[in-house]
Amino acid sequence: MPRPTRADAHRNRVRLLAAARTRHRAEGRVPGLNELARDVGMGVGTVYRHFPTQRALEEGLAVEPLLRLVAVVRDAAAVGDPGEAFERAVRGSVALQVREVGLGEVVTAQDAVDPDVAAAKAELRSLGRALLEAAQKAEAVRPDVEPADVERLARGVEVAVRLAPERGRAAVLAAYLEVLLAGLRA
Amino acid sequence: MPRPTRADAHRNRVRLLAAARTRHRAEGRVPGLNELARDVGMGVGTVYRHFPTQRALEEGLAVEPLLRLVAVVRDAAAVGDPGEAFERAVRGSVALQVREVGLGEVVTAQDAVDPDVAAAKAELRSLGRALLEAAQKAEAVRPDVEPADVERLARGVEVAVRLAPERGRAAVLAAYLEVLLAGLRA
Amino acid sequence: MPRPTRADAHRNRVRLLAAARTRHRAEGRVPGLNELARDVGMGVGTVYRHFPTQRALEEGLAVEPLLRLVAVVRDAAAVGDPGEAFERAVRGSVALQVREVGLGEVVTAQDAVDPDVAAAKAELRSLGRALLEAAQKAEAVRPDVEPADVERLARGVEVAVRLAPERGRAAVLAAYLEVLLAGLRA
Amino acid sequence: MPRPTRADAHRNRVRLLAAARTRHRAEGRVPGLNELARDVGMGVGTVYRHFPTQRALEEGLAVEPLLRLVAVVRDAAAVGDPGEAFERAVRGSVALQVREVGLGEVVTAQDAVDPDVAAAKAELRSLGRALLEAAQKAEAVRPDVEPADVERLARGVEVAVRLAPERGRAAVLAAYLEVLLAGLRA
DNA sequence: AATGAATGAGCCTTCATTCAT
DNA sequence: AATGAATGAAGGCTCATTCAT
Repeated sequence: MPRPTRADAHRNRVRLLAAARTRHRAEGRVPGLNELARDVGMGVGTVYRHFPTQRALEEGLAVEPLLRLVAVVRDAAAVGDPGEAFERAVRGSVALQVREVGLGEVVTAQDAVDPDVAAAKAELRSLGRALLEAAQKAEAVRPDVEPADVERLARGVEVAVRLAPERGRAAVLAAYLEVLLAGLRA
Repeated sequence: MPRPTRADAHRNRVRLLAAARTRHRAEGRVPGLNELARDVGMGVGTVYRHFPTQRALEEGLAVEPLLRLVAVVRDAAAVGDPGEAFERAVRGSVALQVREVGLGEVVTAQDAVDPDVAAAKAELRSLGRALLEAAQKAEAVRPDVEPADVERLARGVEVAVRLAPERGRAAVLAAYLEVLLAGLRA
Repeated sequence: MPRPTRADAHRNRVRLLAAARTRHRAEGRVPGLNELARDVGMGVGTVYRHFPTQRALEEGLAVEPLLRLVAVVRDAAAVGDPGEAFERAVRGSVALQVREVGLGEVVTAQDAVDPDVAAAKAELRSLGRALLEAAQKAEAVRPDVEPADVERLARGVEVAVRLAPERGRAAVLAAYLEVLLAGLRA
Repeated sequence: MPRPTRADAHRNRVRLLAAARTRHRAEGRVPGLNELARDVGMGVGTVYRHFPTQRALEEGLAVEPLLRLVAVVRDAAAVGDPGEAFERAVRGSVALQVREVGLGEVVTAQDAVDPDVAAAKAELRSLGRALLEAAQKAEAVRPDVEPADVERLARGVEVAVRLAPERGRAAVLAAYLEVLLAGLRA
């Protein structure tokens, strides 16, 4: 009788996420749980134990990029100049969102099932709000925008960049960020 | 365009488009052809005769809004001041795209099956290019953006607006357009 | 008002059969009546007027080859030696059946809707019976086979030949006919 | 072969094959997978798990008769006289093919998806070739026929027998086999 | 008589999820 | 806990045939 330990379960979760990430990157869609089970060589039932629903898997996939997003924004917050800090956060966020398929969706989604996701989003919001308010107080950013607006506009830019052909997206990203940031300045 | 010769066939086409539009608005996705048949109470075959594929239906839905979009841009082109004309076109386009679900997608899609759609898109592009170039020549718009960029950014703003709660979208739209146009100015 | 004459109708029938024959040869299956209508550029209704059912079309297609089959057998009957005449008829029939997809099926089918087909089959049977009986009387063919047996065995050989790769079927046909005729000899 | 590990799954497979066999016998065609599901009262998905394609079902149906066919030929091979052995194999094969609808088709098909089917066919071919060569060396069979020819002619006879009315097929089978074997003798 | 729009049964297949083993 | 068989709704599509125009 193989008595599975916590470690086992955790390793399984990691393997599942890795496999799902691979497919996600490759095919642009979160794989079905059956598909994933076949990929990893586990029974469907096992996969469903880890991710009881498609949504759970999607959020599971987003946790790690989301943590990186938090880190990016926190790093930006360390910059002295408020305007500079704000812009750095926006740039970093959009860049990451463009790179990580699905991240933007999770960020702008209303609710989160996964508590890790919910926590990360909460922190993200609080950091974002602080950055924005500081930048506005320093008259670096228009006073009439709210944190939610920045989130949405960032997502919009992400979408715009994604419409460009894969080759040369870096330049496109830079250009569109310029437009966005110019538009946001006081 | 009333391509079908028979009156009843044309009436059916109209009914189908109406039903599809309703669902599209309500659920944000173009209904399946079987679904549509059920909604309207027609045989599946009939629906497939009118729209042989999902794609055909999508474009069928887009024809009319697309024509309105062309009209909006053409009207804008009548304005004397090039910068003003450009801005008016962008405002009108995004507003329409926000109102008409799916329009933005068709506009930014690479190819079109339906010849009416293809023709409208061609005209749209030509008008758009002219407006942009004139505005750039008048130094009203940054010289480094291309027509495709404006298309993508417009779509991005559309997406951003859609993320806002339905109530109060008008204000949001105005605000985000301000950001976009400010960002685009020379 | 175009007042269609008998001649028109006949020409239509001929066009339909020609188109159907082409597809039949090319794809190995009798085309659907809608398909056929599209090919020929007629309305489905018109096609259905000529061939009220799939079956009718199949028989329509068979009429001409069937007449050629009758001719083949009649020519064979002109040969003086009864054994030789019989063998010649069998060879000719199977060869034609191999060449004309669907012919064998019509020959061995029990009933015929089309009166032309029925008439041709009746004549074929009568000719075949005479040839067989003469050959048996001349002790050139085993006495225990009946006309229906020859029909069925001929069809069997047709099927056997068809199983061989298209290239080199002529040799295969000759060889299998040799086996059949040797097996039928007294 | 009972590949499925679970008892109930195996039972389902057996039920499916039984139902499919019944329909196949009765209607001369392998039923569609949905049809089959309806017949047996299972969900479509279950049927598709067992037989992912029409083809898989066809081969699944053929496995058992094919094994019996191998047995028949192997038994024939035990006979001392090579000519006698060959004839016995042919008689047994055609008789079985006439009884088991679809068997002949699988035997003459080029490829096989199911490994069991492929294996059985390989053995069948090797046994058949040996029998034929021995009979030819003993001058009991014409030297110019190849194994593939025997396969095809056997199928042809099967078809010929099937054209006779069900009643009295035994006698017809015997007669046509006589013709075939007489035709194959040196 | 010609036309072609309409019909709808029915096949194929996928997939998220449940549950017996 | 793990497994994978079973489920069945649902969507995609074809096609023989009927019937209004």
